[in-house]
Amino acid sequence: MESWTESALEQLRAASGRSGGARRAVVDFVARQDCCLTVQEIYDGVREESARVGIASVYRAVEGLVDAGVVQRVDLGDGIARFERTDPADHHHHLVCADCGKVEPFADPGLEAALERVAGGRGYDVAAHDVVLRGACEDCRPAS
Amino acid sequence: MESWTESALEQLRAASGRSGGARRAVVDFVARQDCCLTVQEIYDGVREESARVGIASVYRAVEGLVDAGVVQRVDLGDGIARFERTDPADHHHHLVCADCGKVEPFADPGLEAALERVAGGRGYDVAAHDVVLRGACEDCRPAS
DNA sequence: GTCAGTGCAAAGCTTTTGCAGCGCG
DNA sequence: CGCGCTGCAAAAGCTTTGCACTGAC
Repeated sequence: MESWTESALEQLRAASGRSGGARRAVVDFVARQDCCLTVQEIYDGVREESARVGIASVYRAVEGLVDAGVVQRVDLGDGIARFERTDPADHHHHLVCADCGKVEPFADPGLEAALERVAGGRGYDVAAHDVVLRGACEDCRPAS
Repeated sequence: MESWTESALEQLRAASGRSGGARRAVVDFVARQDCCLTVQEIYDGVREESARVGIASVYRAVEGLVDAGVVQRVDLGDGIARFERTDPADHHHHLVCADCGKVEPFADPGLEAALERVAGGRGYDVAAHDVVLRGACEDCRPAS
C-alpha cells in the first residue's frame, strides 16, 4: 500500500509545485496520529521533533491538506478545530464525553449505510459527513 | 401544546430563580426560528425588535439555555457556533453547501434508527448526537 | 535565480470576563 | 430590598494576515 505520507506530499506538490520543511514536518507528524488533533497539539508535536516551525505554518499546512482532501476538519463542539487524516481504510466518527472531554473514535457500518442512503436521496451531491455523539463515558457515568 | 417559549423560561427560572429582559428577548426570538443561528444573528435579530441588549447577554442567555437543555449548539465546520431550539417534534440535522455556505435542515428516520443502534451498542450513555453532511447544493452543483 | 513557503509578529474574529447598576422576585 | 441579570468595555482565546527572508525547484 502506498503510504499516506507520500500521497499527501504528492497532493501538495501537485497543487502548488513546492513543499517546504514545515509542510513536510506536519504531514509526517499527522501521518502517525490515530485520531483528531488540535492545531496546538500538532504544533507542539512538530516542535518536539523538528523545530523552528511557526504555528502560522501549521495552520497554512493544514489548510492546504484540507483543500487537497487528505486531511479533514473535525468539530467536536468546543470551539476548537481538530484535524485528522482522511483514511478510507479507517473511516470513523467520534464519541465525546460531555463530562471529562475524552474523545474516542468509533466506526459503524450500519450508520454508514444509513448515511449513504440519506446522501443518495437528496438533490445534494454529498462529499463528506461528520457525526458526533455526546454523552457520558464509562468512567464518568457511574459518578452520579 | 405548551409553547416552547414558556417551557424555556420555566427552565431558566428553575435553574437560577430569575429571568431578566435580555433572556426573555432571546428566548422569544429563538422560539420563532426554524433552523440554527449564530450568536451574531440572534443579537442582530433581538436588537431589531427589542433594544439595548448586549451581545454578552446573548452569549450568557444562550449558555443558560444550553445548560437547561432547551437549546443546542450546532457546529457546521466554519468555526462559528450556531444555536437552535431543542424540539423533539422537529428533530433534524444539517446539510451544508461547501460552495455557497447555505444551510438546510433535513430529517431521516433511518438515520435516527442507526444512531440509536450505535448509541445502544456502546458503554457510552449517549445524550445527544450531531450529523453534518457537506456537499454541493442543487444551485451550486451544475456550475462545474 | 525565482517565487512559493516560512517564521515572527501583529491584527481580526468569536467568545469570555470584570464591574457598576438596574430590576426581578 | 437583596442578589442575580444586564450592558458596556476590556481581555482572552483561536485563527488569519503582512512582511521580509529562506530555500526548493
